[in-house]
Amino acid sequence: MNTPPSGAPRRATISDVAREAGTGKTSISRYLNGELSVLSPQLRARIEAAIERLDYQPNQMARGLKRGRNRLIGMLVADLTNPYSVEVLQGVEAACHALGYMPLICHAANEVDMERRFLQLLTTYRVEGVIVNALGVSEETLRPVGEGGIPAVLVDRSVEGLVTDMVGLDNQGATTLATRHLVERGFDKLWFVVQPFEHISSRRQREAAFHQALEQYPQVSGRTVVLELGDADELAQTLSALDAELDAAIAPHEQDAGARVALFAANGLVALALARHLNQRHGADWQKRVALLSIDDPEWAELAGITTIRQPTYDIGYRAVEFLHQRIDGEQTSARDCVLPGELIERASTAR
Amino acid sequence: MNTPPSGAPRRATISDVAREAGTGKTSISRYLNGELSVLSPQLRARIEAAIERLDYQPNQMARGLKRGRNRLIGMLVADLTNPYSVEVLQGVEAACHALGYMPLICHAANEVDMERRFLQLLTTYRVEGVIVNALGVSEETLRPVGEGGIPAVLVDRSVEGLVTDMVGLDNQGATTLATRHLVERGFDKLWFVVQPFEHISSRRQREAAFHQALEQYPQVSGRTVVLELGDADELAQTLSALDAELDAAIAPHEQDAGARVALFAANGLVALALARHLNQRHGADWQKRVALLSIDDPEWAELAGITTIRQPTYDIGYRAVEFLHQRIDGEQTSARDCVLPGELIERASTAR
DNA sequence: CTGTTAGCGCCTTCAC
DNA sequence: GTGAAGGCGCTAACAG
Repeated sequence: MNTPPSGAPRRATISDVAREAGTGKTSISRYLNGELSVLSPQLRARIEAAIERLDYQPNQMARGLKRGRNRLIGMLVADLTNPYSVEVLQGVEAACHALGYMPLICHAANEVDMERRFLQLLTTYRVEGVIVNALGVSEETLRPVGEGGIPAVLVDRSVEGLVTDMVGLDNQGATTLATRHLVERGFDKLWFVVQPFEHISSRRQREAAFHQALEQYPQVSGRTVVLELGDADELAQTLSALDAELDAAIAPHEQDAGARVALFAANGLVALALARHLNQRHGADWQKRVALLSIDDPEWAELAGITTIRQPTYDIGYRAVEFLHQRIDGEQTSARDCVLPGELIERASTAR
Repeated sequence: MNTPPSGAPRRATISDVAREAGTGKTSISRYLNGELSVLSPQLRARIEAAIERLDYQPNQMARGLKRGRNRLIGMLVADLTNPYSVEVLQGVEAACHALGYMPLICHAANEVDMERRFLQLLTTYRVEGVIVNALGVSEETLRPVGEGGIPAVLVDRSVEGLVTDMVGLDNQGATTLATRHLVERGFDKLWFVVQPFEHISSRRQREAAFHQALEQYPQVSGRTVVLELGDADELAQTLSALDAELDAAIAPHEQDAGARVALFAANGLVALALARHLNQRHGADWQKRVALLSIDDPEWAELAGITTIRQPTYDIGYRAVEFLHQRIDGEQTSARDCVLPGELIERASTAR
């Protein structure tokens, strides 16, 4: 039993307006679609008055049904609590505004079945395209999208088996930039700290670029440390092991002599976890004891005084929509990658 | 000229499925709506097969048009960069999920005309209700909403002239709690720092409660400081004036004697601005020199070691949707206020 | 149990 | 210039 919502009053329809203006629906439709030149000034005035009187607002759903397009695009975000996502979103919104789209924002909250359900939902609402910041577990959940499905463009990470546009950070360049910075600042033991999501392409690319960059500096050693942020126990365990190593690496030399260790966080979430821990262990001025650099430049980074690589988040979002727009219009068929450069923001934590 | 998007292929319709299954549209519709008991097993099997073969997905727009309701609700957020909003959003999403709604998230980005445009847009998409975290400039821009318009419930702040449900923090209780905490910790000079938005009800309530709470403690002095976050110059100026006063207040006595000043930030954004400045001026261990307490408990608060009042953000969002749901069903007509308690999280910055 | 029919609100030929 | 008629994809009475 499906009764219309009783909360809101019934809205005026195009027929109501036509009757009120003493004309046919066609003229109203023409008025709405800006075909003003075809209407006599008098009729036009009557229509305007009727619309005003009835507080008429055309029903987008009905228009969409008829036209076959509704100007809706979906924006599927893996994790809104990540400042990166919110920043990208701002670019997306700006571009949508400029191109006349309405973005439907869907938040998967890091849950794979949420991601699938939202994709399904967006499909049934017949959005014209989707921008996907995927969890990236597998292309299977992304089946409704891409070739043969809804036009899509990926943000930050690609998904295996899904060939379509992708826009994100130049991971290779950014990681190289950061690594070189650390080496130049005299650190000779670099620990690249990542989350255990090997299926996320950006995560993999950054790690690979890190090790590749190090090949240039034989005197510098580097290793990867995996941090499981989801599991508190495991996290604590890894962190204390890391503490021990850090102490051992630093101890024999004191201050400016010997091995100088730097932590390189693969993203802002990792950096926050590290910062929290270090802050707790060494006190508020931990940055002076332990060097930390991070990809992503969240608000607290300045507060904590850590060096970062800032991503061109706004541009990433904006470009993603532009790409999608072209796909929707069928102007684009082959898959493109768009990688944008990051910017190094140097702060106290790596100034030695 | 409105051509359908050329990017995506045409999707199967209910008629296609009917033809494929060798039956009428009605049976398909019945199947879709779960009236399974009315279908013979054979027909049902044929329908299932046809749907599978055609990868059919019912068009929600068309269903909505016919039924008069589309299960869409709008969520208008004033500022997504405020962690508070994202947290509330998570509650909203959970409740929507539970009640079968799809939230359309709209981000006004602190711009009044964005707010108006989104409200207009939500109206034309015939959402069944809206949850509004308003900029709150005036009820005028919120006209399409509330009495006579779309069912609405307000979050965090009420809007003058708009009588409808409102759910948010118990500002009175939270502010009193915080004030008492500061007094008990021995601070006798409290500065309540706010943004200059006097039209935002929560901002006003907090300030009023602060001064009211202080009446209980004649030995403690309190004043309001207004911080203009938007204007860098003005901000810098206010902050340096504040520095001077802070120095003067603390100077004559040293450490634990005499006047002890505490900063009370009315929200997380103010706290961040203060923290940034203090950090810059006094170094990473500024918390030991200047006491700071904030309403809102953003992620960096722990890092900075500041005492906070954590809002029940998730519950606020969840309750808001429940209220809205009742309104949509017409079960509720009078306006209700729902205020939820905050929780004091004590950290280093006020431990003396 | 199943199919036919008439719209939901709007746009779009096609006539007048 | 203007309007009537048909249909977008779906649901909801009605019949059978």
